[in-house]
Order: sequence, then C-alpha cells, then structure tokens
Amino acid sequence: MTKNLVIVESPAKAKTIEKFLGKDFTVRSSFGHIRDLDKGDDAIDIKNGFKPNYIVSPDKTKVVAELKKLAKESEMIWLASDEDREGEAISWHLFEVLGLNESNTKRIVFHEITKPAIENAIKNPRKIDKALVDAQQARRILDRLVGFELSPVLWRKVKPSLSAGRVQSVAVRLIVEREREVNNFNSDTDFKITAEFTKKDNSKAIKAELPQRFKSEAEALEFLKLSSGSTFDITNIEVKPAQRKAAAPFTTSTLQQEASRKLGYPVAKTMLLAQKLYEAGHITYMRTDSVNLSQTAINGAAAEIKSAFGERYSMPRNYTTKSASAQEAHEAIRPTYFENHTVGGDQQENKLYELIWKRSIASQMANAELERTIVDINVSKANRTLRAEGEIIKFDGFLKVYLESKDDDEDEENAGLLPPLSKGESLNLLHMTSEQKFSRPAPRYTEASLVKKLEELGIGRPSTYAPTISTIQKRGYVIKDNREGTPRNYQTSTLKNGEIKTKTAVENTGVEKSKLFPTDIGTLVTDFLNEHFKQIMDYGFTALVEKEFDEIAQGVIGWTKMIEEFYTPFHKDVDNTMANAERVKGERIIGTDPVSGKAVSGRIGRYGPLVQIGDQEDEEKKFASLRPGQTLETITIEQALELFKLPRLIGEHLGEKVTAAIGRFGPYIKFGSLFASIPKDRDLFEITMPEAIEIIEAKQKAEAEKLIKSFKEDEELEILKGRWGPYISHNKSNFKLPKDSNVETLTYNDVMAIIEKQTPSGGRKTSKTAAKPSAAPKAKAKAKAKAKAKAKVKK
DNA sequence: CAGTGAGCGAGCTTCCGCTTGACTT
Repeated sequence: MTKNLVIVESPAKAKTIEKFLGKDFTVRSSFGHIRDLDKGDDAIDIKNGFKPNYIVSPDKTKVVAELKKLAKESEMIWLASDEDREGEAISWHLFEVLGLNESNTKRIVFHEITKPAIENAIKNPRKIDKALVDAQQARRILDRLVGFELSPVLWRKVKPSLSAGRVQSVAVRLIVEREREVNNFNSDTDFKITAEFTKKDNSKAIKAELPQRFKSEAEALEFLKLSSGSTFDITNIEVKPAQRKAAAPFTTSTLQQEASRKLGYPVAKTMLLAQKLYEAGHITYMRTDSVNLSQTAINGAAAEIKSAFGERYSMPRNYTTKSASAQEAHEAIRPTYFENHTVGGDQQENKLYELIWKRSIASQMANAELERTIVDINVSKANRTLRAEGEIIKFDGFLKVYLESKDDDEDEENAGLLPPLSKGESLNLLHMTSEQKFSRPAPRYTEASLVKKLEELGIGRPSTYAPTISTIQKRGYVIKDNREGTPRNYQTSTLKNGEIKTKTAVENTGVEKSKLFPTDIGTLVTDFLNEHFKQIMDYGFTALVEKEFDEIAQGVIGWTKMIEEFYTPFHKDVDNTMANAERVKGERIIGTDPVSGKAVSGRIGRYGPLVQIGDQEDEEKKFASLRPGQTLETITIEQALELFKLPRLIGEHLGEKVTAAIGRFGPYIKFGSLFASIPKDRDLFEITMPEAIEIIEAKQKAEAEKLIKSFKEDEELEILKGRWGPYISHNKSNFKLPKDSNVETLTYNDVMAIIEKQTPSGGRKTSKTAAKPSAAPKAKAKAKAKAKAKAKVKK
C-alpha cells in the first residue's frame, strides 16, 4: 500500500524525483502520451462537434494497467506531467483513463528537477487546467484533419503512400524554394583588393584591404598601376574597446545546430547520444525550448568557474528565450554536475557532453573584452584609403572555453595582432593583389539549419525536429546529398616589386556536403499543395493557429468553434480538389531528339522520374530513368539524350547480346537473363568485351557457389550463401539460420522446423497476439519491411 | 538481392507530439 503515487512523463525523471521525495512517495512514469486518436476513419466525429474518439495506445496498455493498479492502492495521486499544453493533456488523459476522482487527485508542476523545486510543487498543487487541455485537443484534431485529408488527395492526384501535414509540407517547401533560388541565381562579380605591408624597420606583415570593391577588372588594374608609384602613409588610427558575450545555454534546436557544425553529427545522432547522456544522469532533459537555468545550476556553475578559472571569470546570469512559440516546460540542456568535465562512456557521447559542458559553463562566464584597432593607409596617387584591422583580447572571459560557430564561416578572416603603429608613419608595400569575387546565393539547408529555420517560424517542437527531418527523407521528398562542384575561372593580378602580373586561376564552385535537396516528387507535391492549399502551406499558418490555441487556453474561445471555422472552408477545398484537379505527373518538354525529330519530355513514372522520346499515342516511345542528382526541373536536352545511350551494346558472347546499363542498383551488365553489377572503378561506357566477360564469369561463379544445399523433398527449399552468411530460401521468402547451426548436417526436417518458428513473426495479425502488447510494434515494423511477403499471404 | 516504366484495379498508405525500446537485414 503506497500513500502517494506521483506520475511523471519520463522514467529517468521518475528515478531522480523518487530520491527527493522519500518513502511515502512512489514515482512512476507514463512514458509520454498514453492515449491518442483512433487510427481509423472514425477517430473524429465531425458531424457531432468533432467529438474525438481516443484509444489507449497499443504499446501503452501495460503501463496503463500498472498505473491503474497503483492508483487504486494509493491515497493520493499526483499528476506531475510537464507544464505545457501536451503535459496538461497527458494529465487529463491519465485522469480519465485511470478513473481518478477530484478528491484524491492533485496536479503539480515544476520546471526543473531540483529538490527545492519538487518540494515547492508538492506544496502548491492545483487542478487540471481544462482550457489548456482543450487547446491541446484542438492542436491534435487540427493536425489529424489536415494530415488525413490532404494525404489521400496526394494518393489520388500524385502518387500512393505520400503524405502531407502542417509541419512536414512546409519543411519541404522551404527546401524546394531554396533550391530554386540557388538554381536561378545570377552571380555578380567584382574585384577585391588586398595588400600586405611592413613597417620600415621590421618584417612583421600588416594585412590591409580596400573597403570598396571594383566593378571591373580594368578599374582594379588601374588602381594597382597607381599604387605602384604611390607612398603609403598612415592617416588615422582608431582604437576602440569592444565586448563579446557568450551564447545562451543549449536548447534542443541550438544543440542540434552546434553538434552539426562542430562535430558533424546529423540531428538524429545528436538526439540519440543526448538521450543516453540523459538516461545516465549526466545532463538535464534534452527536448526543451528553454534557455532558463535553475538557481541550483547557476550556483553550481559559478562554483566550478571560480575554482577552475578564478573569481574574475564568473558572471552568473539567466537568459531569456527569444522564440515566441517556446513553452518552457524544462530547463536548458546542461550538465547535471558541473564538476564533471567529462563522463565515462563512448567517445561520441563524451564529445557531445563536453560541448554541452562548455556551452553551459561559458554562458555563466564573464564577457570577453577586446580592443579593436582600425588603421587607415592612404594610397597617395589613387586618392583611396586601405584599411588594416587588428584585434587584441584584453581579457578572454568565456572565450577561454567556448566560441559558437556560424553557418557561413567562409571568407571570415580573423583580424590578428597589429604591431605598434603611429599616425603619419609611412609603410613599405610588400605586394598588392586584385582578386575576382563572385556573389553567392543563400546556402542550401543542412538538417540543422532547417531545424533553425523551422524554429524561427514556430513550426514543430523539440521532440519532433529530428523525426520531421527523417520523415521528409523517408517519403522521398528530400535527400541529403553531396555535390562535387564545377570549376570556375577567376582573374587575379598581383603587384610586386613594381611589376603587375595577371593570371587566370581556377576555383571549385558549388561544392556541397550533406545538404538537403528536393527530389522531383518533393517539388511536384509542393507545387501541387501550393496551388490548391495555400493556407496550409503558408509559412505563417502555424503561428496563426498557435495564436488561436492560446485563446482557447485562455478560455476566450471554445475549441470546437475554432476547429469548425478552420475545417469548413478547408474541407470544401479538399472536396473541390479531389473532384476537379488534374492528376499531376510533372510533365515538361525538354527538347527534340535530333535523330528522330520526336519530342523529348520528362515526367514522373511509376518508378520515379524518367525522360521519354516521342509522346504521340501511336509513336514508338523510348524511356530512360533519371540518374541520381538529376531533376526534371533542371535537366538539359544534352543530359537527357545522354540517358538514351543506354543500354549500350558491348558485343556478343556465346550467341547472346551483352549490354551495359544503369539500374536501380547502379551500373550493370546484362547477358541473357543474367545481371551483374559493374564494379565502381569501371566506367560502363568504356568497358570492353573481354572485361565484360570477366565480370559475367565472376558473377556466374558466385551464383554457382551461392547454392550451398538443396533438398530432394522440396525443390523450392535451398540453403544459399548471402551477404551476411548462409540463409534459407523457401518459396522466394528468406529465413535466418540460427547462429550455431551446422549447415552440413542440417536435414529437411531441421530446416522446416526453423522456418516454422520464424513464420509467425511475419504474419502476426491474428487476435491471439493482441493480448501481448510488446508484439504489436514489432509486427508492424516487420510488416513494413516485408511488404512482399505480406502480399503473398493475402493471395 | 533485384533489374521495371501505360495495361485489370483489391486494399493499402497518411498527421503531430509526448515518451522509450529491441531489433536486424
């Protein structure tokens, strides 16, 4: 018999809090939401005031059963889910599902997991805030309505299995629009002048730059000529103090950005590592939008800074959140114990921990004090002034441990130290250079910079940034990719020892690493949604509905009214689009085929983007898939025609044609019914007949060796050698061999027994297994992975 | 671990936010 049952959202939190509260309190977790809208079409009774039909999530039945039991045995139940919209709803769902009474239920909240905060919460209980719960219900229902009405429109008008939603569709739109900006960008060019000088009496170089740029090379050369006969006198020296402030401690979004820039982690990896650190008790909660630190944390950081760096480096303070959408249910992400500079565990976890430690500590350290010096150097014959900049750090402050990175750190030259200089002093010119520069378009998004943008727009929450990015990639709207870049010439001229030399140099432009690119489907879907559902695609849509959710939370409007007003016109658009919109295929005429004179066009086919020659009904058509990295929007006629050079006939072998082409799995050679991949180091356009035969024979040999064992009892049963060792193949389905099995001695009955044991995992759809909750998500995952096997079962 | 691309057209897909697991191919 427990006196008090406290329910929080996270099990790790439960563990910590239990320690603070002592014997009379049992602390358990709900593992997030316990109930959600039903999966099917009767989840929302639209005609009946949008009445939601909630069901306990299949993977939560066990947790719910246990909480129910504990609740019955307890005198008082404390609902301690997070203090935000979702948390309030979790408490309400618990209240409903566990069958609690107002008389023995209390709602408590805290923003930080510290003993005083918890004790204070217990002293100040309140009731469930039903208005806030209603705001959550409105949010949930709106998202379901949007997602489950828009997606079927896409299935009908574009392609099956696609999806649309308030968050993901806008995320894809950002990427599509940025891509167009990049592709349509016309680069400007100008000429930048830099120079190096020395004092008359020493050799330390002083770097200077002309603040203005020249529009043409002729002007730049004219300037170099004038400089050649000039003297260089210092006309002015300006010294001014400056300060730099540390960045606020991490939120989910800023952690993802910095881990991406400094450690190169994709956002999903950052979250996985952070989760581990959190579970091990090393850091506070990692899904937060708050930069707030508890007093305990501020004191802890101050003590650590004083002992490690000295009194002068400490500057305790709290930061305020800039983001308007923040709900601030948690603290910022910080180490639980500042005295731990590192933690045990693997290297990647440690690197992330150190980043969090440094950022948190730096946020509590003094500002850096700098002295910036600007020196004007007159070019006597040109009537222009070069400028040299220097910076000295008078006091390093937080820079001792941490400096935030920027997304665009190209071209950023650190102003260094300048030697002592005085006004009127004359300098020696070492050399002066004019270099052609090109303007750049806005950069393509990385995973992390997309998260930053979404957060700025108030779209998505800390818990969904990483999943959203994975969803839009899984749906095939976006791919993370690299681009090699193309060489570009630029002019550079150098003045040295009174002589000007001009040359053409080459730089690589357009190099991209791990950037997000839209696919043809992503572009097509975005254009389609933009045309028919402008409101949902608007970057301000989420902010707009958030405002209304706030009004619901304040009790100003009722949630059904808000949903009604949104849904009526929205649903009309859905009906209208379903009835009247054309099916879209992304068709585009690219040009004409010089050989046949027929039109060359591109569109999306059943297996992705393709180009075709000929488009008349009765014409004979030729098809070819686009290669990775090509898009319908940007492909040129030359590139398209190149695709039709495949399959390429290499020759004949034993009376059969040998051809080379590119398939879904890369370049291959076809010989009769045999397909053999072409090794990566060979070019399929250059492969000769003997080389092809070599590849074919190697493949035949591998095929022959693939069969390890067959059985006379069943012709469809074989043991084959695969990439991961031997496996069983039966009626085109594959099965795993137990690790310790000896292939040599396996009998027909042994193998069938192994298959017997494995089949239930694929076809687990009977009601028998419903009682076993842990089986449900597993069966779901398998069903997806083995779509083919499933299709077979049905027949 | 397969190499297609209109065709017959069953029954399927899908949202956003809370949380952690237990798998392998």
